[in-house]
Amino acid sequence: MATIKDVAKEAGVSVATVSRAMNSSGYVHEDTLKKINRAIESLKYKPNETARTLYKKQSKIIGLLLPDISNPFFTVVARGVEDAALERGFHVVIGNSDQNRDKERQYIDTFLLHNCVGLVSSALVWEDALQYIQSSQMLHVMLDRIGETEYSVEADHYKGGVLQAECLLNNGCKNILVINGNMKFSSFKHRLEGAIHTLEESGAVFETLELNGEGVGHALLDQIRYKAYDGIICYNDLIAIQVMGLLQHNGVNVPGDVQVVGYDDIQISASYFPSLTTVRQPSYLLGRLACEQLIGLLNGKQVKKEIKIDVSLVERKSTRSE
Amino acid sequence: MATIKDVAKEAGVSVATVSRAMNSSGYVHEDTLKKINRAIESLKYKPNETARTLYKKQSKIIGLLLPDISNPFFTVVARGVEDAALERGFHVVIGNSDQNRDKERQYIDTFLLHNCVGLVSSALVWEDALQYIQSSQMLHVMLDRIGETEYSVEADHYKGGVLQAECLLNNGCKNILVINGNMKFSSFKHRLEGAIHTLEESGAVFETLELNGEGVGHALLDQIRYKAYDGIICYNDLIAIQVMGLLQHNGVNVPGDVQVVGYDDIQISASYFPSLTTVRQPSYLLGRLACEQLIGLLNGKQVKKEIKIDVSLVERKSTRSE
DNA sequence: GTGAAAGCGCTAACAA
DNA sequence: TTGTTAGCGCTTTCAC
Repeated sequence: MATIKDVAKEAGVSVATVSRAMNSSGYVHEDTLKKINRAIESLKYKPNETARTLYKKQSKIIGLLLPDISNPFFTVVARGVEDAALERGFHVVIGNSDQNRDKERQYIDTFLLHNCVGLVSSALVWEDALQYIQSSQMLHVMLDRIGETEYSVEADHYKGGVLQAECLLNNGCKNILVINGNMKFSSFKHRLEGAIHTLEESGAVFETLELNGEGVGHALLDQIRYKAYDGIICYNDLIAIQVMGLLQHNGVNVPGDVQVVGYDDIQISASYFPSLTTVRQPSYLLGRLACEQLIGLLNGKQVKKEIKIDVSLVERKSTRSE
Repeated sequence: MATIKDVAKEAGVSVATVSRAMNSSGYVHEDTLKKINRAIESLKYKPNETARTLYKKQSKIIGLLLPDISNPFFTVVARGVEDAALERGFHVVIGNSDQNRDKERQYIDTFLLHNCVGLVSSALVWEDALQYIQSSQMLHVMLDRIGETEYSVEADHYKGGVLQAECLLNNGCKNILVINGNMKFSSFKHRLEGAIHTLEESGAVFETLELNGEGVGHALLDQIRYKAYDGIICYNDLIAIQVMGLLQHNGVNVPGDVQVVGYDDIQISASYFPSLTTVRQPSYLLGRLACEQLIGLLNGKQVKKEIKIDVSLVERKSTRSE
């Protein structure tokens, strides 16, 4: 690959001038500029990002730390981040923590060592992560989590939980199971709080069950049958679909016997049969906004510290709307 | 962050010695080594990857170019690549081409500019991509595609297609629709060939329909009804699930009226109701092997040029096994 | 307007 | 066994 030296030689100028021309920093005569551009074209020159990064101590890379890339929700978020970044000349490196402290730490280190400009993170599990990140010069935007000191973008999870509960309540459920995720994450915590608060106010009978990402097993089926729940609130669509599958495979009709409501509105939720009633989070937008916030920060723009996004109920066929 | 200079000063040696100690290249006295290690510890020093990369003209980054990260099949492949890379001290940058020439090209350039050591790619759509990559010094392993000149790892798609066809044939289908993907990709092409060959030999009635990733619409439903197909072969599970959903939402029973067979065995296929009969590709392994092949190549090891992986039929409830 | 030169943090000859 | 030094490709003072 051609270097800046080659371009300088080809154009008959010094490397400094080429650099100035490329970055439009400082004066460059129009004619010189033309010569340089011609040289760049003919040599198919592209500046070496590594060298740039070394000097500037700042790459054009944004780190994205996600708990589970195989969850379609995060895939879409990642797309949002990526698109926003690419439009502005940045690149995204995705790190997948699997909700594992060490992996998480390892990725943060990787981002640091590669002089990433910034980090967009979701669902950090490592307790000292925030402190660690703050002690570096890396900018940070959190997705889906409020941090007192951090910039963040998140959906209104409390409202989401309320919507889930109201939906089942309005459709006549009297005995509800709330399956909730890892309470370490404020997103799950808030949706649970929203649901519980609504349920309690209504006087309905309900129970909660914390699932820590281990998936849905037969024990759950037995419990559902034994307790005769007529409605199930799930903390995300992936779980909701697993639950529906489990019920259907065992002769329980959805929504006839049990109504199910999910959270996220991932793509498959609409094509599943019965199609899943769920709370839609604008996942793509979430990613986009987080990335834009980060880049705004980078450019010294005044950006909102906490961005909150609305969620909405999408009623489909896994509940019996009347 | 501390630099090698700080460590050298702290340990009372020169930077060269520190470098030698870290890379275990050249002689370092045991006592010196201890001093250096102590200094590294106390300063929490981590070598700057950018500087290393600039000098070596080779980073520890492996580029992974995928056509669609939101397809769970590729998500799992990516995991395989990532795990294999991380184990060996490499990092993975995922690029998502959306089957778009420009995006693809842009990603290849990005990888090049960041001095990636190698590239694992799947389903390249840009015609000149291969040539472009070969003209760089970047190593390349292809997933899911045979290239005469390239290293590759791929599943036995022809056999997969045969398996799909045999499955429907054995279950009594007489009038089959084969939905196939973009014929530019040898993986789709081979599975189609396998299916067609088997179907032709059997004397069954069948038709093909090429879907170029645009998803499944109502036109398809009309056609299925009009033609009265009793079996549908899909080129991947995502499409199969969409097709099943479309049928079910319109009162067509699967597998009662129409049997459906997919390809990939993504996670959701097992929990869908009815659970999807499909051809299992060992996606995680695929990614892992490709990455290991690449790193082997990098280390100058003798590696197999083309690795072919077996596929198998997973019979579930979207077909009527007798 | 332009060029010479220093330096980003690291590695690898080469001397000592 | 260790240190000195040049240089990876780029950006940025600072002279001219």
